[in-house]
Amino acid sequence: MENKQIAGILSEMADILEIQGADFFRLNAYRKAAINILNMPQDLREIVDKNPRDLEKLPGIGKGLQQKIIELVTTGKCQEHEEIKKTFPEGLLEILRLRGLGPKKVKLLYSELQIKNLTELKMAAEAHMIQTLPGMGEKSEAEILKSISEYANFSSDRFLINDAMQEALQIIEYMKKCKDIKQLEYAGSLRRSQDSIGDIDILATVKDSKKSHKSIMERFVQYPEVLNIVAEGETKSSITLRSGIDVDLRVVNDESFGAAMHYFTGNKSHNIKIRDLAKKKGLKVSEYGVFKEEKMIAGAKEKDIFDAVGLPYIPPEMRSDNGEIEYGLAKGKMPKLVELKDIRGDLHNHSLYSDGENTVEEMANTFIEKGYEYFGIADHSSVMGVTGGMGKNDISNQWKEIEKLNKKFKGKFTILKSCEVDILKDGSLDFDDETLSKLDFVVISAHMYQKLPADDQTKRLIFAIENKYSKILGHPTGRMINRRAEMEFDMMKVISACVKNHVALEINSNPMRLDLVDKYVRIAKEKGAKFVINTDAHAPEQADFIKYGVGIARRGWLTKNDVLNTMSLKDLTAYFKSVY
DNA sequence: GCCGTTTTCGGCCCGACTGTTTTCAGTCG
Repeated sequence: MENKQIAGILSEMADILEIQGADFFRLNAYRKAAINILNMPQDLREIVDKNPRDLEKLPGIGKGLQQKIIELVTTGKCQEHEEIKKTFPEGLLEILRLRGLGPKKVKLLYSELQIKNLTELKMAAEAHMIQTLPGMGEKSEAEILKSISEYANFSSDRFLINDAMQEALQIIEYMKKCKDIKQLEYAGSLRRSQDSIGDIDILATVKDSKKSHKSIMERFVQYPEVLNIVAEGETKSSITLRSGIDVDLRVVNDESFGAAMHYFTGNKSHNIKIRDLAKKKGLKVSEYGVFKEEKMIAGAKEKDIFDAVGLPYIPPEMRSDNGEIEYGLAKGKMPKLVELKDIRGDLHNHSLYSDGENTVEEMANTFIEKGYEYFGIADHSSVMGVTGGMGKNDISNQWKEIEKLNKKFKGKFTILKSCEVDILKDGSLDFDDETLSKLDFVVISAHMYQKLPADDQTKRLIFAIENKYSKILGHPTGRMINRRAEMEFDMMKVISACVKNHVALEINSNPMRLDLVDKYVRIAKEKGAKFVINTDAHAPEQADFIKYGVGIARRGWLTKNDVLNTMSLKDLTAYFKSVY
């Protein structure tokens, strides 16, 4: 059983326990453990195989959960889970996912009206049975029907970061026209540059703290793209846009900007830990500021919050309660993370020679405009028939074109010759050594046979990594957000092979990929891996996706030195030569 | 259920909005 499934069972147990009215802190422990398991790069199966006692060293996992995890890994089941499931209609879990319905109400619906699933809930609401319940009225009933239709209309997919970013920037542009606003920024998972986005969080501060926030909220809920107003208050409102994404707006006074920004950026576990630290110092941290007794002592800047609890400033991308707080407390400063401005070239891009939409020259001009020193053309190799992969003739024609263009650029800009060579089923590469030897560097990618058994997949990838021409492992897990799961293989072994054979791991900046996944970036760095942040651009506008790749790199704690394409052209080519 | 430089027992972040209520419970982030 994989981490994902184990986390799923633990969080399902938390849901069931919650409806059954179990102690909140107990079920919260299940939830925290589930989140930690989902975010950890190591495979629980391996830990259990090696030394089950190591489980207790993991955050949020003690003796009780250790036993359950061992049981799940070895038998695929957990006795307690099976038992509580038996006495519990499964449909209730789906009802729990509806907006506005929590454990208490679900329990009430079940015990009073014997409602066990969505269909029964809908029928009861339509028959006006809900309003007969204590604490429920006409509005609650209407809300339930609305939630059910929302639930049916929007799939559970998360939003791609570029889609969410576009929505956020548009609404910010719209809100800027409100004269009462002083500062306006997006926060939340978008600011943390997470690989997918659940909702958009926007923070505004008011120019005049004595005036009401009403004008701001009024403008917000009148945004033309609003499908539904979920909540509208003095300081906080939520809307659903036509695209299905929720947007929360929070308004505070300007002196609370930093505290509110910190609170609204999250993530939740990070915030809780910060507040806990403050408490131990006799302080209170909220979205309004840092308080000593009743007196506000700081909060205008985000840094104030970290100062108050004795931490260095932690960049948003690191805030996930994955050790960043402990690191900050121990070291007194955070690593200097790689930045967008450090990127000097992009090494994996396509042109008309395969499935790109533009000529090599058009792509080169795109990157010149971005101020880069170089870019690599890495069109698909021949086996990728569907993408119009290149044959040997195509690639030699491309080389001639590149050489001509490089002459034209007179050293001010350089196109590097590469190829995204497919890894064949047995791990060999889709071009012969003679062709590969003429390239500046080789990107290897697995586009086919993604469903091989994990052991075979691991062997296949490692065999390809060991090829002396391989320099970059493209989109290593092959996942596509909302569309295709990661390939199954032993990531730790593949990372080790990359380190040993000087193959850099690609962080593919395409919002649909964002692969390598951040948790693996972090562990690969610890193991000494090198990285390349590429856009895999198939058209000029995609070159700007690089910022999302940089975001993932930062989430993986990478510094400039970890990323090959922060090097100058001279250093980069010297590096590639040195590792042949 | 987990966790520990005031704790192995007694804590476990903090505040906003809604609807159904006349002061608050439930839900959410």
